[in-house]
Amino acid sequence: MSIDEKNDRIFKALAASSRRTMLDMLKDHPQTTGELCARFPALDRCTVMQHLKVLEQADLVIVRREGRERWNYLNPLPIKEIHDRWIGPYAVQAVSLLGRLKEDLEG
Amino acid sequence: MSIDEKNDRIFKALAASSRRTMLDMLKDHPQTTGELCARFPALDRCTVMQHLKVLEQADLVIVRREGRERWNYLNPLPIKEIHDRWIGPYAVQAVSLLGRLKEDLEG
DNA sequence: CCATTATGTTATAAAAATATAACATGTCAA
DNA sequence: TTGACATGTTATATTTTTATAACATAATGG
Repeated sequence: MSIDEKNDRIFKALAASSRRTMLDMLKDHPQTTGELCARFPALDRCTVMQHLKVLEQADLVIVRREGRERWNYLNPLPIKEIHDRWIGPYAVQAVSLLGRLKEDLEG
Repeated sequence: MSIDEKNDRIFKALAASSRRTMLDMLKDHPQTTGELCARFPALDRCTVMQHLKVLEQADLVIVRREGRERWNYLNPLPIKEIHDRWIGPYAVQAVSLLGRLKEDLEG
């Protein structure tokens, strides 16, 4: 899979707020699929699993099977990747834009 | 509009690679809608305009009308916002994860 | 072993995003 | 003024994403 495809999967995975919330939930400690489902009472279990699949395919969630349970682990590396190669530079540009604005106001 | 809604619009706007490419194109200098269309031969003009609308509603593109032309400006601030309040912390976590891995390998 | 629990699979419905077509408006320049 | 050009609008088709239902497997504990 190309870098662009990977990038795209990551951005697409982050596009849904439920999925971002799932990542937030996994940030402190891994959780089983059942636990995650319990924390999304509004969503059907199948829907939660579909979201997990999208996250897994973007490599944002890594799965370890243990008995009849499935532990979902957060993998923050792909986020760091898009951060480094795409988002970071924009943030820098935004800062320098603010800097220029400030200069303009002062000067 | 709430902060969460804004956040969501930004992430959704960034979810399509055509739109990210458009932002990349606007990074150096603003461009008219026509210029942008010319640089996306694969896309219909209406499609390009729809994408621009999504970017505009996420406040990622700011529009200035001049005669019969429409100039599209990049606004990197919303990207900096999601960077600061969401993506950055994950990137930090990824770094510390790599750090721990390194320690484990060394220790 | 067997009922329960946790998860997986396949199909399908509903909603949203993407792409295009057809027509409309406003501006410029000759 | 008038025709060409740049953009805008509305409707609709296509594709993708999101949500559910129904059924299936597989491990655990009594």
